Amino acid sequence: MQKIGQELIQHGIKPSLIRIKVYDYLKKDKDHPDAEKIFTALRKEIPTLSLTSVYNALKVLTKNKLIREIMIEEDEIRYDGFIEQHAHFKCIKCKKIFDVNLKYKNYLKFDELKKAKILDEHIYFIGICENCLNKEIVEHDRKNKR
Amino acid sequence: MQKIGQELIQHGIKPSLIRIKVYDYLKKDKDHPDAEKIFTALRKEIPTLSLTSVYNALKVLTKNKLIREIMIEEDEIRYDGFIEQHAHFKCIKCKKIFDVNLKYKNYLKFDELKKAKILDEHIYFIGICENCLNKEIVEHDRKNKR
DNA sequence: TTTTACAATTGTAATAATTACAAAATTAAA
DNA sequence: TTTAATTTTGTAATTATTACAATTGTAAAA
Ligand SMILES: [Mn+2]
Ligand SMILES: [Mn+2]
Ligand SMILES: [Zn+2]
Ligand SMILES: [Zn+2]
Repeated sequence: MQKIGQELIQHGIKPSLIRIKVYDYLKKDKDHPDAEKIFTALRKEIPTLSLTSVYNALKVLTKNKLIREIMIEEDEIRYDGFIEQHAHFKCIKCKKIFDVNLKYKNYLKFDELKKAKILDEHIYFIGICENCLNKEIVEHDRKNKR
Repeated sequence: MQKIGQELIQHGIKPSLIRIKVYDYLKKDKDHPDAEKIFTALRKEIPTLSLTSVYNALKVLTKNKLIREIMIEEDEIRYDGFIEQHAHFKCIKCKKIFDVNLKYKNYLKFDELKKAKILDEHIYFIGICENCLNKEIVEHDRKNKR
């Protein structure tokens, strides 16, 4: 908690309670939550919290590169408390976003971009996760009477 | 034109005029336009065209994998008439989206995703393109009286 | 040709996540 | 304490996309 405050300061962010709590929450919730989920969770601790404040905190944290916005489907921004380079997989059934380790990071250098300034990089997959695939099989079997 | 109709049929799409025109437009405009841009361009040929029809056509073409949606910034969907695997670079200054060739496609296989069904894959970079970088330098020099 | 059915197109209204903005509260400085 | 600056809140605005019902177009059936 104290540590998180320090981290914010080091990144040039004034460590207000809300900012600390939002960042702390993102470090704990590995599901890449959206603003609403963070808001709902933190409101239990901070009953006066507003959704706008969550958005404000997320914007500041993003701008100062403590967290990352993840845009996969167009109707929502998800947030990631971990900025180390990695990819994502989003399941269209359960909407979960999973981390995917990037083995060969060096292969993501492109001659075509040599003269451009790259600020951000995103790799993601969309599909159906193992768990939801299994559910589909069960459901299919049930319909066909075993 | 006739050819495009055939292509739609092969993908199970009834080749209406609007669908053909939208697809044809996407094959020609390499800037990854949004629905509005397509609409504005095609309205010159088809004065009765509605924006909804453009969206409808884009949805059908996307579902049947003739085109691709590109979501990079959360406030817009851009469309790509080319579905061969490739990456993108979006310039935050001029908003252009450039194609980036993927050299080592085989490195994008992940053990963690072996049991999942992957339907789609996206790689993109965000930054400032060469052209806009040069403009910035010129602007900077001008301010400092060269 | 006329009728009927179906699909495509249109126009308008609804949706909903995010942002804008101004007022209130909090914190820091003088 | 007084003042200024920043953060938080509540509400309203924004805006790209979607929903939906009415209209139009098409193509087969009678
Ligand atoms: Mn992640
Ligand atoms: Mn492309
Ligand atoms: Zn799933
Ligand atoms: Zn540019």
